[in-house]
Amino acid sequence: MRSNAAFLPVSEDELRAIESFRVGTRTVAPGEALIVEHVRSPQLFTLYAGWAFRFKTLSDGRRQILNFLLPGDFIGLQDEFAEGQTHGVEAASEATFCVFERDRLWDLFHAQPKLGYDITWLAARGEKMLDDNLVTAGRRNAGERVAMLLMHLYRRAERLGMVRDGWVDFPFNQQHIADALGLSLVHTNKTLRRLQAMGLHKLEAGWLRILEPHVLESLGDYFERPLRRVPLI
Amino acid sequence: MRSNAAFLPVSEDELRAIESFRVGTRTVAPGEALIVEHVRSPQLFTLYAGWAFRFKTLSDGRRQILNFLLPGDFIGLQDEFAEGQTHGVEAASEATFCVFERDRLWDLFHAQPKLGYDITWLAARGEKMLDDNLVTAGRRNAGERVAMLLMHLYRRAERLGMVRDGWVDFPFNQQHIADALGLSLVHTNKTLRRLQAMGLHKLEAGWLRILEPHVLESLGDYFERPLRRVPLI
DNA sequence: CGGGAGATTGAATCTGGTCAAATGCCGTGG
DNA sequence: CCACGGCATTTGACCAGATTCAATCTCCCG
Repeated sequence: MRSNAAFLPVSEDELRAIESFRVGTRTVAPGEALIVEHVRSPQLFTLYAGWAFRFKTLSDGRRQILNFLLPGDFIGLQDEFAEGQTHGVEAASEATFCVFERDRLWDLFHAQPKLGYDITWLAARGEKMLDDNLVTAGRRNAGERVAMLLMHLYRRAERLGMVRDGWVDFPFNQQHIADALGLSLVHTNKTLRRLQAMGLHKLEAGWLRILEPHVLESLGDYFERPLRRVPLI
Repeated sequence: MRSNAAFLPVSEDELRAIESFRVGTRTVAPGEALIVEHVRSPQLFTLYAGWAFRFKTLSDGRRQILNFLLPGDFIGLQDEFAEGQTHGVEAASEATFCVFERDRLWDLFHAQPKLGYDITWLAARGEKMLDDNLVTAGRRNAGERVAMLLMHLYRRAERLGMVRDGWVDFPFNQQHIADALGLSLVHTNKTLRRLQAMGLHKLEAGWLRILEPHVLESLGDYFERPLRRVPLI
C-alpha cells in the first residue's frame, strides 16, 4: 500500500516507529461496526482497504453521516476527549484496518515528532473535508448536494487508483447517500434519478461511473483541488 | 489569560517555545476579516479575546458559517494543504489574536513534541465541534437547530468565564445565526421569536440569557459534555 | 430629522418530506 | 424450477416546513 503514489514516503526510522505503534489489524464485514456510537474506543485505526463511514445519530434515530472513509484515512482522533459523545464508524464494504493503541499516541509524538506532525496534518485534512460537507448540508440544494458528493467521492477514489475503466466500486445504498446529504431517502432517489437521466452519471449494481465531470462540478459548485500526497500512518 | 481555569497549565520550557513561535498580536474590528476567503494565510492564530467565526461561501454568495471562535481557539490549520480553497475568518466583536508563522510549525513540533500533541488535540476538538454542526445542518429542524446553537455557544462561553449574572456577550446578528444553521434569515427570525416567546431564552441588545437550559438541551437533543481543560498555544 | 441596518411580520410559493404502494432483485426452501 | 420473503429502489399523491418577496417597524447616529 505504501507504494501507492497517493502517499508520501516515510523513512526507515519512521516506519519502525509506526510498526511498533501498531498492535494488529482488524477486518470488518459490510454493515458491521468498527466503533460503536457512544462507546469510546481505546484504539485508533487506519483504514487499509475498503470503504467505511463515520456517523452520528440523534436520540430518535435520525442519522447523519459525517464523512466517508477511504484507504489511508486515520480514524478515532475526534473522540480523544469526548466522554460518551462519540461518533460511530461502520464498514460499507468489507474493510480492513490497522489497529493502534490510543494510549501510546503520546509516545509516538515524543519519539517521532515528524509522525506527530503527519497526524496533525491528517486531522487538518479531515476538518477540511468536514467543512465542505457542512457547506453542502447547510447551503446546497438537493441537486447540488448529490453532484458535490459524487464528485468528491469519485476524485478521492481516483487519486487512490481505485477507478477501473471509469468505474469505481460504490458500496453505498441510497439511504447512505441521503444520510450523508441531510435529505430524505425518497428525495435522494428522485434527485439521483434526475441527474442520471440527464446523463451526468451512472450508478448501478454497486458501481459508479461519472459521465460529465465538468457539469457535475459546476452544478455542485465544487472543484476538488489537485490532491496532494498524503502521509500514511 | 493562562490563569483561566479553562486552560491547562504549561511548563516553563513550553511557554518559552510558544513565545518564540509567536511573532506578534493582531486586533481586528467587528466585521473585519482576519483571513480572507480563498487566500492562504502564511500565519496561524490563537484567538485571545473576543468572538470570531470561520465561514465559506458558494460562488453565488450563499454563506455557511462553519463554526464560531472563542478565546483559546487555534486557527488556520485547516488550510495547511488547501490551495486556494480556504475558509474565511471574520471578527464578530473586536477581537485580538496571537500570530504565529506557519512555516515554523514544524520546528515547534520538533522542539516541543508536547506542544505538537496539544495542537493535534485542538484540531481533534475542532473536528468534533464540526461533527455536531454537521448533524445540526443535516438532520435537525429549525427549532432544534436554534436550541442546539444557543446551548452550544452558551456552554462554551460559560466555561471561559464569560457569563455575568446569567448574561453573555452575543455579538451576532440573525444573519450570522441563519448562516451558521443553514436556514433563511426570515425563518431564523421566526424561530428565535418563537423560542423566546416560550420563555426559553432572551436575546437583546447583543446579550444572550438562557432561561431554560434543560428545555433547550432536550429540544436540541444536545447535551454539552463536561468540558475539559484545554491546551492553550 | 433623514438615512441605514437589523429585526419583524404577513402572504404566496416551492423545495423537500411523509405516506403508501408497486416494482425489481436475490437468496432460500419446497 | 418456481414460490415466497426481505430489502433496496421507484413512483405518485399529498403535506408542510422553509424560502422568497415585500413591507413595516425600531433603533441608533450624524
